[in-house]
Amino acid sequence: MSDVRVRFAPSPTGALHIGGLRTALYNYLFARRHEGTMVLRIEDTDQARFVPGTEAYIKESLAWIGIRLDEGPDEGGPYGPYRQSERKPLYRQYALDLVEKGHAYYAFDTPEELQAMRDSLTAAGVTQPQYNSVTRTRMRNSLTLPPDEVNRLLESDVPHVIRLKVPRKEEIRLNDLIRGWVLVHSAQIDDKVLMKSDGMPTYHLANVVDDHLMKISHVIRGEEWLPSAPLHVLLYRYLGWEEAMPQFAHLPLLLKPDGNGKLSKRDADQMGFPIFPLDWTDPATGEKAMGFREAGYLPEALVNFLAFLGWNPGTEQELFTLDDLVGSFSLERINKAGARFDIQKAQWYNQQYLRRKSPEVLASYLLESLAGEGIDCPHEKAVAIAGLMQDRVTFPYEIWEQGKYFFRAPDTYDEKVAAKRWNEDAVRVIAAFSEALGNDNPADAAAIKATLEATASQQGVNPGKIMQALRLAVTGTAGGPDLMMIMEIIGTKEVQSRISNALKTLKVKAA
RNA sequence: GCUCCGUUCGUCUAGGGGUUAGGACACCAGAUUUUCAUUCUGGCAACACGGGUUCGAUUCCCGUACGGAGUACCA
Repeated sequence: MSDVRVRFAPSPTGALHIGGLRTALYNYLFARRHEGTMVLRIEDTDQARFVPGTEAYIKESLAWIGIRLDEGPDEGGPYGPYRQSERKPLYRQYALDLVEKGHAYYAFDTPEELQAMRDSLTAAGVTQPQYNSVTRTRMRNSLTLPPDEVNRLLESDVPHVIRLKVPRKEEIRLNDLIRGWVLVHSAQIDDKVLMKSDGMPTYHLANVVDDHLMKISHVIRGEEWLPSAPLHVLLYRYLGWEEAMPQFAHLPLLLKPDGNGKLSKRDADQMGFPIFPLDWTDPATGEKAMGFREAGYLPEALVNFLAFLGWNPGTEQELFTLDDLVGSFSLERINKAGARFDIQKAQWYNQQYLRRKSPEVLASYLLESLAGEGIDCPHEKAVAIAGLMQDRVTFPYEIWEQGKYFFRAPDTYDEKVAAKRWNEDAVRVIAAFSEALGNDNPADAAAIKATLEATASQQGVNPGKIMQALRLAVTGTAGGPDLMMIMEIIGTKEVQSRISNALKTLKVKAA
């Protein structure tokens, strides 16, 4: 193990978004690439937004795409606990330390008072009304109140927060691994709340404290955090940890497939693709959302697709397994600009990986579909069908969807093909062919083909001329794998029955 | 509004002071397949704009436009 330690730190406020999954993936790839440690930390400091079940959902999602955790709530580890709610007692001392050093202060303002402050600033034409080095002098805090009044308030448990005392004029620099030097003036940063009145830390404090305590070496997170990164630098500095501060890498965002803005569940719903890795039912609303897994996406395809949304190896290789990615991944090759989410590319990856599965694995998908339909099927037959369908499908369930005729006689016929191909020659040859198949003789594709060719030539018709009509009679559709193989699999007796049915049902095209 | 970040084919991207600006997805066409799909071959298609710097800029710098994020006792 190297000293590379990264963490994925979601907050359990709902299903893990696909963008979050990519963040987790990049963290994981970086950790493995450098033989480092991958930590899962649950950032559940917001009790109001907590949604039960999400922690388990997150873990299952990570496991599904192959992310193995080294430390976390379940795995344990030397820096636990790994849920911030369980670390609650820990944070206050750091906030108090900051107060003592003069870098933070108590604030007793009520929500109403804060709102009044913002309103009056807005009315006075201030575009960015915030609690900062200027306005704090007019508020009720330990900077403005006499010390004994402050003590009295604290001792009588008056609700209060602890705020960071952001300096008035200071240039804050940070060297982001993806973006280079980022400069922000402290005047832009407000006096952020560090400890909430419910005794919980805010994200900023908890995050910095935990990253330090857990010896995180690289903070790899979404770009939405870039504006508050300078604040975090300030915290490291005032806590005396700047020397050991982790390196930052802010990832580009995932954008809507078309139009503007970042990818949302709404877009996904509208365009008919998932946005969550797994099926998810919102416990509050009961609203259900389909996951990539349930929609038929293979984890290796999703991983490959996600990895390439914002990163690429610099070669022309497109297909990368998780292990391949581990071997080539580097933060330097991550893009700066946001990436539009193109589901067609994801589908292409799915097709590629599906094609690389063994027929046995594909057969198990088919058997699963069949079980849902209440259809029994010998394993061997499923393997044969899967092999035939392998190059023709994008999703596992399509083996069943597109191959129903292996199990059920057609109840409708493609009208276009019927109109075009179901002619007198076809009817004559097909009827004769059915007869020539004999009584319940098992036959392989080659034998069936020979029978068909013999029958056709007897009737003086080129077999190619009637092939489509025969396919129509047997499958009801115009396309599909080799017809002889289909007939072998469904058996000659069934073929005869389907032909007889078609002869009765379909009308011969007028001459 | 303000701050920060960004901008190469429709999309994901490679590249980078002098290139026929490369690949992939999608799309179109041809070949193969008795069909459909696959596969193969080919095609369409991009450096946001304006100023600099330079012999030369898509590449470096500045501005503009456009896009994104942030601006909570949410993360």
